[in-house]
Amino acid sequence: MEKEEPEDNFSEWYNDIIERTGLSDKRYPVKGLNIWPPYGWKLMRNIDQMIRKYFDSKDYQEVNFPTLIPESQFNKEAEHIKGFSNEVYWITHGGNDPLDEKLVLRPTSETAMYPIFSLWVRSHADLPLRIYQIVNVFRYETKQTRTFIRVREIHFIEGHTCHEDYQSAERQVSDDIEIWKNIADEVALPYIMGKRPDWDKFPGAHYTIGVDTFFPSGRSLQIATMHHYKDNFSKPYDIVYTDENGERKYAHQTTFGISERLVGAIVGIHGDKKGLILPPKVAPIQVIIVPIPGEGVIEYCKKLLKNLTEMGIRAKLDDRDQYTPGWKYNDWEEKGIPLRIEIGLREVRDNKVTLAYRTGGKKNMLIESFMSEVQNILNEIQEIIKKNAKEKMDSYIKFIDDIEKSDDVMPNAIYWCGSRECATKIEEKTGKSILSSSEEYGKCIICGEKGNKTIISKKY
RNA sequence: GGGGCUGUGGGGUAGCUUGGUAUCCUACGGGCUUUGGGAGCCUGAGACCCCGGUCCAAAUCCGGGCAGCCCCA
Repeated sequence: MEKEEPEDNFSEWYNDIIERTGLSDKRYPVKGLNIWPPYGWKLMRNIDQMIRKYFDSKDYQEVNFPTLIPESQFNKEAEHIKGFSNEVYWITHGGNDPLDEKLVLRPTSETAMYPIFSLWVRSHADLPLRIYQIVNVFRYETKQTRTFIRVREIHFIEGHTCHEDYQSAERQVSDDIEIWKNIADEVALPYIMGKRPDWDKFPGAHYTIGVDTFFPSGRSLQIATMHHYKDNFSKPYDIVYTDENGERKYAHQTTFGISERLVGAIVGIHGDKKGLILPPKVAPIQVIIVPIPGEGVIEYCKKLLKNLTEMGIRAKLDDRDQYTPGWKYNDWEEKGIPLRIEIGLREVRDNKVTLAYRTGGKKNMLIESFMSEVQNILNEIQEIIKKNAKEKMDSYIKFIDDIEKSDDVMPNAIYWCGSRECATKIEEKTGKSILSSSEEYGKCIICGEKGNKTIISKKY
């Protein structure tokens, strides 16, 4: 049965493939709350683990703060409250009794952490403070929920830091960008990155850097953000330290957020008409071995599996006897396994393996050469996936020099002077939003003044 | 936030207009035969989203809720 390409009807393809492959089960009877079944959760946990590695390498330390925040503590930074008040869940009762003070289910953890940061940070010797946590947060989002992309319980990775001054916080943002580049590399996702316009920054932030990627539907998805808070939060939350000269100063802060949207992006951007394509670096199973029954085949496969496993490769032998090899090929292709090994009598006889790349193509080689090459082969597949995704993204973004030419749903590159007035005109005419700008200059598409190269798109 | 469409075994569906016995495909359990690109036969189990209303009788009609999908902001 031939299925459609992701491009044909993206929404339908996306919903279908997520359910079929067991990445998410959305039959849970509460809107926007989905179940992580084993396969999806394994993928998410591999990503978490990879992210931990990069946070740790930049001297972040992992912590875990409570899920509930007292109302008074939540209500200290005016912009922040204004930004989130419409989308927080409130806990009002304990058993049958109304609570003296209502509790918020964290929509993000600034207001849970910062009163404690105020205790932790005493002197310049306590700085910089860099912590992160991987937790679920809750946001009472718009009614149009979508698996991994707009959900009400979000698997969230949040880094929070405190620094002595503006510049050191800014250096942290650069560090976070470096961390991000590594993460993006491991999930093979292309992206654009840059400062959000002032009116689109995170509630309470001094500035926000947004990272966006693009789906085959042409819509963009924000998959990471870094914020410089300046002292906007340290003032209301009293995060103060004593500097070398004995002076009391407010800390400058940053945050860095990533979420399960990464999984949504992997699904939507790498997938094809056969199903998922998972980057080897995070795939729950990197190599699947499919036996074609015959004398000595299973023994051969088991030995191969053992050798691969000992090398640290996530391999699996599909020895289910109720399915034919052909059925298994399709099954594992749909699930996105990067590399398949087919073993039958011919391979056993000749001491060979037959390889099928999820990115296309089959190969036959001696088992010894395969064992020494397998890591390179997985890296090669990772690179192919990355390259394909980048080429696709670049092909979506069309440069235009006349706003009237923004006549479809796909993103555009334009020049924009940076003014609110011109942005409003652009957004009204196209229905697309300003994402971020880069250091490339031309005439603003609206007013003709000097402008930066800017990407606009419809957003998820 | 506004609007539209839709809820039938695990998944996909027929039936709904015109109220009365719930169809088929797929997946699942057991058995036999098979296995180099989604095998075949036999057999078994499994469903009308929830609450209320109309009616002798509701999957079907009406109201509300919940959920999913789509369009617009």
